[in-house]
Amino acid sequence: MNDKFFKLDQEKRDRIINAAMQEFAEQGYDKASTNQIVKQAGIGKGMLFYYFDNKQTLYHYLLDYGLDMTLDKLFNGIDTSDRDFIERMYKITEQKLEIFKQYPDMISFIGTFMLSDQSAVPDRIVKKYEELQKKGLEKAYENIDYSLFREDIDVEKAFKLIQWTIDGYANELKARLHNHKFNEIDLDPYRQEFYDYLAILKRVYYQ
Amino acid sequence: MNDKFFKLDQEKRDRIINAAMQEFAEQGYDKASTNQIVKQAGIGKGMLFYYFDNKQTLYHYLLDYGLDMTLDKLFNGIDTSDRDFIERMYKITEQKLEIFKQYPDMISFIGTFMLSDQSAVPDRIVKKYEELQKKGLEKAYENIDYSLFREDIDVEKAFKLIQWTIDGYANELKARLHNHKFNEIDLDPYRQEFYDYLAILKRVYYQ
DNA sequence: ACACAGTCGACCAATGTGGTCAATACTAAT
DNA sequence: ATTAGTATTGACCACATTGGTCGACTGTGT
Repeated sequence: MNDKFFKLDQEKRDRIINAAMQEFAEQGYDKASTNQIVKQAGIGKGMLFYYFDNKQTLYHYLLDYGLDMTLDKLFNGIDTSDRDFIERMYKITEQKLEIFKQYPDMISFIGTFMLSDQSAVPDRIVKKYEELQKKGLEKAYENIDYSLFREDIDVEKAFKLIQWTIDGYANELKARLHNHKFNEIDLDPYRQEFYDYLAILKRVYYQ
Repeated sequence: MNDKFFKLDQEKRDRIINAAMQEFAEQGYDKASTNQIVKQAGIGKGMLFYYFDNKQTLYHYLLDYGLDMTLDKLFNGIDTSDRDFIERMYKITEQKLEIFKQYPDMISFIGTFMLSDQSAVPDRIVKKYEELQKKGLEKAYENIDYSLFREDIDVEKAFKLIQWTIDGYANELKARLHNHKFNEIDLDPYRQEFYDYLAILKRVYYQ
């Protein structure tokens, strides 16, 4: 890991980060190709190994960076004073979108890491990941007003149902916009559509 | 494609089919490795190319077989006389489970094909796939009793919400059982859990 | 003119690829 | 026991790709 990497202008740095995260997210660590990364990032092969000692160093850097960013932007940006669960989920989704704008593959990169074998990464990173999980649970469920929900359903189960629903919408949207360049899209109509769905969720799960 | 393949005992044939479907589903056509397939299937390299002319023939055979099977087992097994949408979804899920028992990766194999570039496969297969889509829509939405739903929500949107929810449950279950051998699992508790969730969905979306 | 950081991509040994085929193991009939 | 024929294997092939190196080149500031 070479300090010179931090001295790059952000545009180039992000291009490298995004290319690498996309490759690792899609292929997993072993099958990810550094050739593909440099091609996608538009840099020479030499530069990648000038900035990073080797493939593993790059991977660990991306994990560190991604976990930090998720912790900061995703969860520290959530205030737990609003006790409405669905609003809480809405805000988390909005924060994910913010991250997505700058690093389109970070969420899925971290996501695939969560499912992967973590025995091969340094303790430091595993620790950071566990901290993230803990914080995530806190931010998602802490100080939620149970009395908003209908009394004839199990609220814990409703949490799950609502989260699955929102994830489902996110997945569909991702598939629908798969071919488009992200910055060419006006997101407001989708934000509206999303909020319409949330309104239904409130109507059916709340009393 | 060699007729000898059909003369194999079903256990061995299914082992090959499953190994290949898993590899193609996980890696995509290009990156899928025939070495990995024969290793997973427990056969010698030569046999694969004795049964199938080449990698592409194998892939096309799996598509044909998978699409046929999905069409038959998944959709032809659904009767549209029960007009309850959630029950309909339950039955489709049960059918998926049946397929999963024999071919654990068929659903995701077909699923990744749906998202992939289909320009490189024969017309015959694309046709079959389009027929499957058409049939799927029919079987899922035909003759549904709209009056079961609450009057204060858009029923079409409710369809989507319910489907996302069920997919979310299926995904979670898949992740939860990822390490287990499928035939060692008693599925009844999960079936019960699933039905509990569906009961909530009925309570909140129906009137 | 010089120094020097930044950048590239041809190149390397090693590994993996789809596919072949001579050599076996197995089966059944004589 | 011999034969014929089929089922099966894995070493092997030419070729592509891998992670990583390094000498050559560019651009900038002095």
